[in-house]
Amino acid sequence: MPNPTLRDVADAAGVHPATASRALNANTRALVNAETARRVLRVAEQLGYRPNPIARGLKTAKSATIGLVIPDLTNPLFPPIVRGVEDALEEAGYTALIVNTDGDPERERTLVESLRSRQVEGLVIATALVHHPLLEELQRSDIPMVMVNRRAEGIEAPYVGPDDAAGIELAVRHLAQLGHRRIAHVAGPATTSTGVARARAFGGAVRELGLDHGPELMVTCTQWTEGAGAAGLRQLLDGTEGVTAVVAGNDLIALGCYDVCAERRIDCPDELSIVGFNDMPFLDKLRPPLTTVSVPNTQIGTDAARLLLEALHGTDRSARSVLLPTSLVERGSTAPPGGR
Amino acid sequence: MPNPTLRDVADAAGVHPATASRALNANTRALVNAETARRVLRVAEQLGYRPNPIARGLKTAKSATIGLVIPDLTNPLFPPIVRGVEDALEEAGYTALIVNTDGDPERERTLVESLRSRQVEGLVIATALVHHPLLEELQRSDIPMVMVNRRAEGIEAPYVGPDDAAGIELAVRHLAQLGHRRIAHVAGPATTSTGVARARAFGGAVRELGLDHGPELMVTCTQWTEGAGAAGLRQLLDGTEGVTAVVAGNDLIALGCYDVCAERRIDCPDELSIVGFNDMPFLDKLRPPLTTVSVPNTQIGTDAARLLLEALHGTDRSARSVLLPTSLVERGSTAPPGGR
DNA sequence: TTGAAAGCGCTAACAT
DNA sequence: ATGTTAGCGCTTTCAA
Repeated sequence: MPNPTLRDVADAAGVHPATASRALNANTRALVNAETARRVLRVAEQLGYRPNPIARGLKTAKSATIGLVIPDLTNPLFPPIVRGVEDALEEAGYTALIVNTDGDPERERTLVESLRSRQVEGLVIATALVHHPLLEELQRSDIPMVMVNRRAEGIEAPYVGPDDAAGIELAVRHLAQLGHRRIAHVAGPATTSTGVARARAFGGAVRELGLDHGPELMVTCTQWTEGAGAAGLRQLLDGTEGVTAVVAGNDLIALGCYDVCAERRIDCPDELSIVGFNDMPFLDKLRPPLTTVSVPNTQIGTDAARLLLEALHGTDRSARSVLLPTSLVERGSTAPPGGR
Repeated sequence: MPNPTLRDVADAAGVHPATASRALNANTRALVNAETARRVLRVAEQLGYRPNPIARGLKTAKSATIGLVIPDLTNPLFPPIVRGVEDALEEAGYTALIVNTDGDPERERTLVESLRSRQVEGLVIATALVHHPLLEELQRSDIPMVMVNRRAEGIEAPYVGPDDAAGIELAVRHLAQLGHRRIAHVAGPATTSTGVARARAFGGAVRELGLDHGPELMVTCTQWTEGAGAAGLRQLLDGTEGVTAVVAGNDLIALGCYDVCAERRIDCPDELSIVGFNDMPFLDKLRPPLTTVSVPNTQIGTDAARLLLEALHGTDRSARSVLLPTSLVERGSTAPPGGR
């Protein structure tokens, strides 16, 4: 017998399929004679029976899957989040269907469509933009969702991400303590909540600490990429003088800043200190090792998945959103200004 | 109407569900009056009908999903492979269920079990070990599978991976050309086919080129990790003299070698040249930028997925295995011996 | 060309 | 405590 069905088990145990179903299902097992239950379980074991979740799903209108929508799995920021989501789902017997949007709204729409047709019960969204029509539609359609890493405006869904403001403040304080007075920010795109939040936090921090500030000390990148980061820093350095440190919107942007240092023969950290954000892998192997703000990415994933599962099961006891604590990892890319 | 069913469409179009089904399905559409078909399609469109693959799967015993078994998604080697798999599957309307085994055979068994219960039609395996009992069982159970990146002995399933031998030869030749005569190999685990294949290719290449060779010039790491790579190189350097270059089993092991250089104040590349394997992201930002063998990982994924789909659809016209070409990326971690 | 009927494997009322 | 019945949404014989 290739794949024994519930019927096969029931027949072999000499009971009705419904009884077998009850015996096999942990939360209905009480309804059936303990002796019978044992027998069914034993037979199932012997036959190597495994329930077919597809059939169950058809009946119960539950698929035990959720959709995980990320921009690009090859961006090192996301695998840990995916791991976290998967780990939390696994405990609950759920599975994630992962899709890559490549940041393309069209593609995102199609992929979410296909997820929904696969009857996912909920969505974990890592692609949120500040203004996000698709998410608004999804909200109206009442599918449970949770946003990770970034959020969209006007969406009620819970959000799990780093405490951007606290992280940036950590970075700025660190630089200020080293003696920097003229610190710039190479910000992520204003279309993303993290870009906006970090830029705002930066502005607040430099002002509060009485450091130099002004629009010439901030540029906004068009993307969260190395290339965009490099372009951003070039533009910034061309527009002002005396900058001794830069807080990058994230590690990828920081990497772009490294490229600019190389091409302009600026010594990092002696002439320019650089701080990243996210602490993606292998940053300690860079030249110089990158000082960055560490974010508990795996935990972002697990928390998001748990929040979603709670929403699915109606135990809506959870906070709307979770901001996870960040910490500063001091490495070699920051030093007192002028290499003193 | 929350989710219109086939019945809803049929009713609205004034036909029997069976007819609607035929009209909606591209390969049975010919069976139905062109006019009727058009009408059904239009109504379906209007209602926003999307077929329920779960129900379809129950009937056809096909889930349009495959399982993708990888050791750990946070290892940068795998995301590109996953991307490749997903991209190829998407075209065919298939979806991948991804699981992380953490290299634990128990866990792998459980996870594959759960994949099978979810009715995956086939498996892409990235966790193969030279001796792999689970794969032998799976082979007996006749589920279609394809191995990527590594292979298992005695398994007939197709394999898609880098041309390890050619890649290693590229690395060794490059070092020989720079003038190195005493080159060592810090190999990956002998439990993996890549570890074995690369080690054997290394031995062959140094002999063929008339370079120093012998057991003291090779160590085998217990894992494909930075830590294991560092341990390996330490052991090697403690056991022999005069080594001026090392070929690492992969980039992670090469990173471990970097650590040893740092702790023993060995200058790379002046005192020791290092070559990696895989060309994972951001290697060009290392200190020094790592010379490595580049592998088309995304293509490994797409090829594997295509092979699997062909197996599923019985178009078994494909070669059993595919070895993808590698190329050498020369960066800063290799130089003539003695820094000349 | 279309409709009728059955059934994929499972669960949930309902009946006993 | 167990069996009966019905049906989730779809496809696929078979018959008309």
